Amino acid sequence: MEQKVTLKELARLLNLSVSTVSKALNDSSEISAQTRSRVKQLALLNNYVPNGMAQSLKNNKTKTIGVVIPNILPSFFTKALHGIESTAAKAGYKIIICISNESTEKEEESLRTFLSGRVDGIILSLAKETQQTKKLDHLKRIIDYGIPLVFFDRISDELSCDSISIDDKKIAEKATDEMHQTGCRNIIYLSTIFDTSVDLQRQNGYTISQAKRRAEPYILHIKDYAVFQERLLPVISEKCVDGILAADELSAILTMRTAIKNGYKIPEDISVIGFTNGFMGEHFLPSLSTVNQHAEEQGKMAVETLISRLKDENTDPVKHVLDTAIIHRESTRTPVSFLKNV
Amino acid sequence: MEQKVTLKELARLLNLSVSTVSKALNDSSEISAQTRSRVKQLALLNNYVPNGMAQSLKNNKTKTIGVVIPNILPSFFTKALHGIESTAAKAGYKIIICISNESTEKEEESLRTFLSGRVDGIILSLAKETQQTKKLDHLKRIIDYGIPLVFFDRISDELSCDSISIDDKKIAEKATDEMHQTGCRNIIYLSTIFDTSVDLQRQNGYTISQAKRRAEPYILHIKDYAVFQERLLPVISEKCVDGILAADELSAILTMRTAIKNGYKIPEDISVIGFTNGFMGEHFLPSLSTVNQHAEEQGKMAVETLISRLKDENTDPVKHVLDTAIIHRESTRTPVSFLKNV
DNA sequence: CTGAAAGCGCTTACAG
DNA sequence: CTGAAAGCGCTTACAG
Repeated sequence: MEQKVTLKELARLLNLSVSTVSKALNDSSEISAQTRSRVKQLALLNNYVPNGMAQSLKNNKTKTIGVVIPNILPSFFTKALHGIESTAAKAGYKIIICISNESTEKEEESLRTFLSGRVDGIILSLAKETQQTKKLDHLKRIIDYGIPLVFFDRISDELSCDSISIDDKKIAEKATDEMHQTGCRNIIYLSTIFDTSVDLQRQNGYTISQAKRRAEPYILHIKDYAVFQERLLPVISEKCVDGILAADELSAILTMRTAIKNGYKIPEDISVIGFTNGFMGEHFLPSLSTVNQHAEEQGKMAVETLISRLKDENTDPVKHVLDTAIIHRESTRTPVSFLKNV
Repeated sequence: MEQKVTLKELARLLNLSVSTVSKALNDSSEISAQTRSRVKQLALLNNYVPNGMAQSLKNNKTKTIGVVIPNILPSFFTKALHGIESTAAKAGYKIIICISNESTEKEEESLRTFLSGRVDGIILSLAKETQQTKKLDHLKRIIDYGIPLVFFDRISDELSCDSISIDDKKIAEKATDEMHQTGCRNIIYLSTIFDTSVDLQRQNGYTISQAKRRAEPYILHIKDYAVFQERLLPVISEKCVDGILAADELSAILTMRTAIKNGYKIPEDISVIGFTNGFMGEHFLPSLSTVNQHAEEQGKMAVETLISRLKDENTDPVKHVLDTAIIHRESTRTPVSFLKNV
């Protein structure tokens, strides 16, 4: 096992001072070209790697971003994390990741460790519990401390921070409109992530669309995937449901499973549109028509926004709202095919 | 924006020395109970959080684990990461994650940043390219530097490190045996992750099973999902394939899609067994019978193994091989139903 | 062009 | 029981 080589050791070997070695490695113009290359050569030879902790302590920056997400398993967050990681890596930032598990307490805990100067800034998507209870003190503390914070997807408008999100309301309205245009007359909204900011927006858009046709909105909240089928099935038959807007990918998939297993045809009997463009929906049979939630793009923009914030602290918060679209696949009828059927 | 309070500041406010304050906060028995509580109270009042960089520099430990995975999107790695994060969090460790994107170069780069004393130890699953080319210098360097390294899933036997994996060979053999027992006579092995350690083992187990019945093994390697169907379909019809062991979840799903879309019935015409117990396989119609790859468990054990290694450097490397099982769902016939059909 | 000194925020032997 | 001093590995104003 090699002994880890430090500046001091390098200086000793070169008969130079630590300061000179440091400057040489950092390509300071103060140092002669000859010395610079001599130093660098020896550093290379000895596999010198500067100690990041010491650098961070001195420079007061860590080149590290803290990321807090509610859950890593849903493909939206997996993909967002992917976008975050690759964008951060390209810009020379490492990421520390914490999963809040939808709990405010764990979210607080994660943020507490970020208070210790371990990260330059934070990217966060709020836990369900935090959005339900609106307890935001731990987030305010971060802001008070002056650590830049960027929200994505599940954002808060009460805090003055940068944020990235999609226009959930508008796209939910559009999705509902479209289902109606292809013949659906009893469209319901189904959600397992109720009381999150995104859920509220989507519900809103759905309700607006229904109101345009004086159709009664019907919101189905299912708390636990374990009772999915027994909650959904009676609603389908009692309400003669022929269109379902599902607020998350797994709900959409389980909706299709439930429907198909019980003799309904998709999209002929029931149209389904989901949120999040994940692999599950993409490869299911029938493949899922879905709102493109721009997971990777949101992650990417969150990093970019954070990095510009790191450079320029004093501009106003930027609230990015991404435009989005529906990806049409097999779980919805096309306007054309619907017209042919009429 | 509050000014960040340091030990020095606390000491000034309390009229004590920095050393005393530090010891008091660390509950040193050297300090009187009274002083201790006085210090702690003020620290709490001022939201004092010790600077982690300074502590790390001094203590030479970071309470951070570096994680390198080839790709975050396949559910095996998502789940493994989930296991890693939750286990690490419970033990008070943060995790820095790097994605190698299956490339040796990015793997090297990630490890380089870990050389800078940012992490206490590393958990890694090898990139496909690294396993193909067997370039292991960057990993040897980590070991030489004395940074504890734990492999999981895609491991290397050439390096003397702790590792966690499942017995891929044994379970692949069993899966093939089972398909044969339920009537499959032309079983092929299909992989998109060829030349990884896990692929080789699985291939091995499959070949052994085939050899027991003097059946010719047939290995289908598909490099690109884009040509999946056009590569698979001719093989199915020419070889009269009635059983497919697919080395990864997505391949298994695409196999089922391809088969069903072309008029084959699953499992009546073709049985399919996949690897990785992911959501996609669980919820597909028909649901996928699959080897339980123990993703979360592997992640958990990797962390536990690393943490014990951190405590005790000098014991021999431990190679954990987890026992595993097949989760029987709808994509395979049961032995019973097969017997009834005869 | 090079180096001595101070300091980032901590911890910990050592002295009193 | 408390504090002064050294030091973790760097960087950077300042002096020469």
